[in-house]
Amino acid sequence: MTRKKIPIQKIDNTAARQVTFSKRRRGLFKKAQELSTLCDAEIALLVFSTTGKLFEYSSTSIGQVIERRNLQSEKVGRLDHIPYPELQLESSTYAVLSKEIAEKTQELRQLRGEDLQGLDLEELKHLEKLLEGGLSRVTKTKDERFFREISTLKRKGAELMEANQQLKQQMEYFPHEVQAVVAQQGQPSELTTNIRSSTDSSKGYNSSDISLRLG
Amino acid sequence: MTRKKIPIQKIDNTAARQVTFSKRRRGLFKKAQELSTLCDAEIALLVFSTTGKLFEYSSTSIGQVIERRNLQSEKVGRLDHIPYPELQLESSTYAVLSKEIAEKTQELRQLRGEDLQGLDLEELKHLEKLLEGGLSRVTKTKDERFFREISTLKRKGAELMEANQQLKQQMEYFPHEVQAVVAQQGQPSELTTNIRSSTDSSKGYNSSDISLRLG
DNA sequence: ATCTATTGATAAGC
DNA sequence: TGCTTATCAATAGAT
Repeated sequence: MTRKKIPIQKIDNTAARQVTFSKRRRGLFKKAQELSTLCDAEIALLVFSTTGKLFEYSSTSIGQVIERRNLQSEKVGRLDHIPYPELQLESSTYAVLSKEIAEKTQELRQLRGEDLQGLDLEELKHLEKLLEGGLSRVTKTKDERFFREISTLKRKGAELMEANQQLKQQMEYFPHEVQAVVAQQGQPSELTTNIRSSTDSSKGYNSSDISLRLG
Repeated sequence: MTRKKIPIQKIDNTAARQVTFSKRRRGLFKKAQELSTLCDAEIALLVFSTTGKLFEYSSTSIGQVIERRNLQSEKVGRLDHIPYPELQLESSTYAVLSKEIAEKTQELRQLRGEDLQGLDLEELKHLEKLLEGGLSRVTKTKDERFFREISTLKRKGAELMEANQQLKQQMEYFPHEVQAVVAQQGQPSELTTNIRSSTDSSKGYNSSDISLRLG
């Protein structure tokens, strides 16, 4: 495909073959990924070099693509044989479930604003209403949760500040010498431990959070 | 790669996407087979279209290539190792498909703003973004279609008015008596037929449409 | 690895 | 789906 056209047959020269392998392999992987992106296809590509080295690409996961293929070939294989009546049921079950998946997939795409060209004006209006409804509920839920989190933090902050206040007041009763000793200790004194315990028990909360979140 | 360079991102238009899928899929398979021949490589290529249809190519047999990969990945990391042909069928098929349906159903519910209590704040924000994106695309598509329909109707209306105008002018040349005779006839006269023919030729248009759609 | 002369692939349009 | 054509992309051979 370039300086000269080469016949599509095994390249004899080993060095040349390896160079070509590298170049074309890269090209092939690029094309595979482009196809997957452009057309939303699920792709798995496995390449073993002559030396046994494996190169692979997959739009999702190789395992997932292979699994999907197994399901498919299972279905097709069944239709070939149909040895027992219950297997017919199985393949129709497969068809029913597949159809349902395809429908839901399409519905999800349209909710994401894709594949809309098949819809008429009425259907578009309906879809828009659906999205507006969903969006408003989601936003409402999100905001409620925001507010709840904020008020929880505020409450915790207030509790902490009150605790700190009490601590300071109690500190007043000690002479400076005692305070200095307490400050030198690695472990908090019994007094401060007791005071802190009333706030530390609140789930998932710690003092470093507070300084960050209290504005 | 041709008349115009296209960006590598999902093609929105379904028809164009399918055409591209066909073309590029063929190209990809050709390249895969060329690489396999030129460099004596063992290749397996699986492609699922959006609609779920499977296309596959393999230099030897898909099963063999996948088998070989499983051996390899066992040696290496044992990441997504899927035991190939393994006929662990009906039950797992059903389970896999059912699981997929359940997931999509749940996703659809959440897009409709239902079943949100399981989501955390980040997930809610993500869902909200998704809905905003979908809604804006749907609204855009809907509005474009609205505008297109409106301009089509306006154009048709303008054509009709012009035709009417011409008809009136030509009527001026006839004495009232002739006009009265023409009006009494069930069939239009040759004259009016000729005049009407210049407007009736416009595709999908007829006079009953006009009276309804012109405000 | 880089450079290009060529061939190959393919986006649009029918 | 298939064909055509104008362009863009891939790559064989050379360095």
